Amino acid sequence: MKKRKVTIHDIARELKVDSSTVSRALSNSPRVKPKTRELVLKMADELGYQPNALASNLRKSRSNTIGVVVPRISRHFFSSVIAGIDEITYQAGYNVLICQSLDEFEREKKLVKTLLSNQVDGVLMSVSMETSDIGHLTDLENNGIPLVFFDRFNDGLKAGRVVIDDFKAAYEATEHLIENGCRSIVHFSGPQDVNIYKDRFNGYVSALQKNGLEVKEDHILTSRLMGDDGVSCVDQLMDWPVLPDGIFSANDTAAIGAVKRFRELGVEIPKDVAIVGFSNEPVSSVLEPPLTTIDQPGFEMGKMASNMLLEDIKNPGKRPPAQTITIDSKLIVRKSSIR
Amino acid sequence: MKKRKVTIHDIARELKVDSSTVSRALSNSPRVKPKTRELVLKMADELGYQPNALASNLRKSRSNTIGVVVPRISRHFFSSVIAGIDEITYQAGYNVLICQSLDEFEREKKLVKTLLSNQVDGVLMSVSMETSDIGHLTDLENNGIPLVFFDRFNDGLKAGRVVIDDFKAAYEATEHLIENGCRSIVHFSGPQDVNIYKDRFNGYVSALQKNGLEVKEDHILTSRLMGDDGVSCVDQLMDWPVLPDGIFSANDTAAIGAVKRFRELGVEIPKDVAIVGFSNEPVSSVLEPPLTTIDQPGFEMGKMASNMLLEDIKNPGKRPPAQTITIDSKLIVRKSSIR
DNA sequence: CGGATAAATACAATCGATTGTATTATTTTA
DNA sequence: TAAAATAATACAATCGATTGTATTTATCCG
Repeated sequence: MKKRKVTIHDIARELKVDSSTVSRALSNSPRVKPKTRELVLKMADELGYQPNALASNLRKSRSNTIGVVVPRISRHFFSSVIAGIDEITYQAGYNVLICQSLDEFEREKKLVKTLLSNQVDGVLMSVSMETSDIGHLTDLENNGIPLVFFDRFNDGLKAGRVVIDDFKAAYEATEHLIENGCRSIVHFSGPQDVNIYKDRFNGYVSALQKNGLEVKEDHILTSRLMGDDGVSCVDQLMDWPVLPDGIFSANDTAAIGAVKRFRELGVEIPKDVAIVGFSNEPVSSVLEPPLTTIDQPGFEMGKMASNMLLEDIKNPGKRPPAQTITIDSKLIVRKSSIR
Repeated sequence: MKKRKVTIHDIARELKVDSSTVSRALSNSPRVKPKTRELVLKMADELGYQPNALASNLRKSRSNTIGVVVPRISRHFFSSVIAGIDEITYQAGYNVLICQSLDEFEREKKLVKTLLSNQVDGVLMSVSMETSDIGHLTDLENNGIPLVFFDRFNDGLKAGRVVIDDFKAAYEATEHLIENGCRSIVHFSGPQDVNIYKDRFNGYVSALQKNGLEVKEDHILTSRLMGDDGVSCVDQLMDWPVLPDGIFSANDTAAIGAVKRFRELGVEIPKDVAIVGFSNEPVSSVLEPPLTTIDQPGFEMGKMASNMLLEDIKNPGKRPPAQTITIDSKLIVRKSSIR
């Protein structure tokens, strides 16, 4: 049942030609005459030949593979980015090695090592929440492997970036709450090592200041922004003598957790507390009440990041001074914040 | 900036030993003395050596990589399966090549070819909606590459399977509608080539029959079950002289589309029409009204399928008569079906 | 028809690591 | 201390495809 693998040598032997001729025939080189090519193709088919990409890649010292590192595959935003990446890279004939860091630094480090070892032609990545040291990333650079960040990046590296303007988006979100009468606005924030959370934080602060509102230390609740974090943040708030009247959460996941918790506790949204999230996860639109949030076009971002990376791969070495593409995001106003 | 890649030969030259010794030192072979190993390790570190997995894999003729084919990465069920797969395979030291067929047969065929060519050690897959011919899958078999299906499989192949009991789940879902007073139950069905949709259909039929209800041809609406399909199915129903009083959809996506559409049209759920979906996508729990559905434990399925595959990889050839693992699924009753 | 050019193919090295076998160095033991 | 046994290392083939160079074969033209 399991025949030994068929190689170009088998085809060559069968046809009494050299394996180099077979190789060239298979790759449509003009150096073999059409008739020979035909014979080779036929024989290849007959023997059930499957090219061995490993051998080919080794020789050509490229893997035709792109590494993708995301915090979590099952987060909708990331899986849409991956879909976008797939769209582009598939057409370009690349394979995609997908890894998740689970937002753990050690894991991310190991993953990058593996990608390097697998000779990926380029890497697309959104850094983990714990990433502050970037030795593993300069490793990529040193080996001449192009890197493009999407969404979460790390300063200190001159790699390409595809992002949204987190500051602006956060500013708008916060201002939207203010316009809706909120005066005591809490911010659910994430690790400040991660650019996006710092930017969102800054946008929040800036919006308050521009509108003459005080920025209060205790109104910033920092966590990893999982659903449970949203819940426990709400529980914290319930201990306050007076509830805040608005919440700007740095992601939807925590915001959704919060909404559910508030609902359980009988707090009315948006009447008692108005809430705005970030990312426009699919759940947010069907939540009751529907969640106001920032739309982050994951699919688009994935496509653009891939295009940028492929460009970098095509022009090795002479990479232009690290581009940053900023994609438009927009505030999606839904009921959770209107009053 | 970009130094040539460091190989074991560089280390060997530096240390004036043979590359074979270096290789053995790096892989902890007892054939090199501890002191030499130490020297090698130190030198490897100094030179910034990165093993070339391509070369190693070629020589060992295995890739340490597992191929995963799903219809759509961004579908939550599948991304959770992938997360489960990742959990197991990561620990076992495997890489994962993830591909999406987009439910297109041609694409699936090409993907499998690529996986073969990349010498993957095994394949995990959920077949596309269009897959009825299975030549590409027997190719895998012929090359001795283990295959394990999850969720959607194809009879006609003696590969492992990790599934839920779709018949039983559908039976329960339908019976649940009947218990809630539905007498005219429509079924949103998918392509009948795909086992799961056939089974769900059969479960629906069986439940009707066991309960003395007539199975009506025109109550079966077959589509690809995307959100839009749910919408257009509803539009079809609106032309009926009398609306049905229950809908059992073979997936959540279509059910959710239907709920939204009904809401737009002012049809009350569950009062006018009770609805049950399938899969327990995250959106279903926050939908208004929350959707009754079948919970399909994707993460678990991913883990089990991986374990089964790794087992197959470990015992090449002597694969036991294709196992089928059936995971428990359960009906999650929510408001969309209670009356 | 014979030499020149072009076309087609063969030869051989290579990518980087692995591994069976041969050789050298070290230790044991009689 | 010399022979035997063992440890440590070196040699060389190999995985399968690619590619620069050399060689053979076919074509052209005066």
